[in-house]
Amino acid sequence: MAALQDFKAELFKALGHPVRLRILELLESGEKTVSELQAVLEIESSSVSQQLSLMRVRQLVDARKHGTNVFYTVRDPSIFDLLATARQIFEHQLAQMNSVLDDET
Amino acid sequence: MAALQDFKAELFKALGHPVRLRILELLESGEKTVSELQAVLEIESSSVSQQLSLMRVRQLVDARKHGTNVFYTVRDPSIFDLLATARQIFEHQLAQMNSVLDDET
DNA sequence: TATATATATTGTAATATTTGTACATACAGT
DNA sequence: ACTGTATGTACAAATATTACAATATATATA
Repeated sequence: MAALQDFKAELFKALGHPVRLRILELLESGEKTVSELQAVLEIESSSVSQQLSLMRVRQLVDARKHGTNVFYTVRDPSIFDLLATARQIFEHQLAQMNSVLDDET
Repeated sequence: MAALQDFKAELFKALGHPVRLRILELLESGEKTVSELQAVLEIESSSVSQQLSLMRVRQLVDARKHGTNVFYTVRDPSIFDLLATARQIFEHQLAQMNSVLDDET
């Protein structure tokens, strides 16, 4: 089904940005406000808002407003599985590069 | 570590395209030549080559040349875990949309 | 050698994404 | 109502990606 393909492509595209990845990882330990995120990321707060906005549209995160703050959470924890698997793939590549180097004695 | 972040971002970016996703899924059942892929995908063979080239650079696939054919394989099967998890997230969203609709009796 | 087939590369126009800046809105405290 | 803080949106310039067409390379075979 093409809808699934396109969904996946949009999902991975949404993950394909270092700042958005950082945000998602920060949200792994629980909900955060924009300011909290901004403090760690050290980029313009409007940029943080922009990335969050994109992730809201793609349904990666939920926003909860309380007073003047907005708390963000990751909507589907399976997202963290993706991040964990990506890390594994990174480690596989490192391991493989090392073994290639070892062979070149 | 920023290297890991950037790796992940590049990985997800590489996955963020419907044609590349289709190719990876076709490769799940074993190695394929460019022509075989092209026949299924029904796009210009040069476009298939381009996408494969990108995935070669990002180390997602390996190429094996035999005669005039080039056989492609997925380098790290964990890639398929990513695809499977993405499908799960899709299904979660569908399920959630349906339950929202059901509530609106 | 000439030709056909498979694959790769390059140029390029159309399109999409990213980033910064400026502005807008919402709410809390005074 | 006024001010400050938190967040969001709009726009434009810079950059990146895509998709197609044209060209190039490599290999097999006549």
